[in-house]
Amino acid sequence: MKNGSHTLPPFSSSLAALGGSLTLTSSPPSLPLSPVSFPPSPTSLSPAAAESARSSSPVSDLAASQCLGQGDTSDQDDLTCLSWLHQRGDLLPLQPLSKVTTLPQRQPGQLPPPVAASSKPPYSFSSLIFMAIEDSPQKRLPVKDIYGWVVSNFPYYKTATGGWRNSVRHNLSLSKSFRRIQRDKSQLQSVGKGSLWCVCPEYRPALLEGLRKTHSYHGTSSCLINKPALPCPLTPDHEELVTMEPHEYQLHEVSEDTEKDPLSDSGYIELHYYESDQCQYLVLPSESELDLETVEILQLDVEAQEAAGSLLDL
DNA sequence: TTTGTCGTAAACAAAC
DNA sequence: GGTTTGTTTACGACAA
Repeated sequence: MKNGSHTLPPFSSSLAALGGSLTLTSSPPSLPLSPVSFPPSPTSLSPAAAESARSSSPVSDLAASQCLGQGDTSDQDDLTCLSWLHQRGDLLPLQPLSKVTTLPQRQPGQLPPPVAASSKPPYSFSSLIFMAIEDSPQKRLPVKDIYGWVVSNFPYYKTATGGWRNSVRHNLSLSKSFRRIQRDKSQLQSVGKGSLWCVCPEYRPALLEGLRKTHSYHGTSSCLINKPALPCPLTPDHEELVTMEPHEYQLHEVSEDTEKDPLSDSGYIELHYYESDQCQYLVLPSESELDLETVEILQLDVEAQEAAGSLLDL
């Protein structure tokens, strides 16, 4: 990593899920994906996960309607929104995971090694803004909250001079990837100055790609975001995918299997994420025979699929 | 060398 | 009036 190690921000789930997908990016093509179909047995779920699974709401139209700036119902059918992924990930908040490429095995009770968190993150400001917005429940943030997210997740910016804030605003204004929304004065979130900012859906793939490249460049030969304490089913070089046994990995469910996946209709492939310790697993339907590269394309190109699906529905 | 991207600084106006 | 927000311009570093 160019700038040393960083503590990965405690992405909420959608980004963590993105991270999970990012771990696949350097995979060689045409790798057989071991079908991993299970739900983990209830006994293998952590109490938190079990509670989360019980209390989580299904993928809501509301979430879909909230992602694109306009909260009206006209956006409800816009499935390019990743809120559903965000929501399902909320079933189990993920812990900040070390992004170091080597994660020493710790003895029980041993404190984790200090992480050099004060070095400058490798992410561009566009990526930072993107992550901040995507990590927000409403998928929209005022500038002030973007600052707050950056500062709280990247300690480097706590002590950095104020110029970076200018850069954030500069990026928001200049980049086509972000859209300014007038605050709805009736909303509680609208208290404050300025507008809200959201991610333009048509530029989300590019932003994802930017993030992916950052991870590919700065975190090679590792599971990047979710480096496991246990051997990761995805080997560091992604040369194979080990069939996972629930009793072997004490899986914590991240996504609720009973949820209706908005992408499961119209032949879409349903993706599930499971977390085992510090590693997330992408779980495909047992009948799927996809190489990892295809999975990546599927994930990065969800919007294209959605567009195609919408056309087919006409 | 050219081009595009990114980060940074600065100036300015408008809104709060 | 001070602060924050948003826009714009300019410049340098860097990589392709």
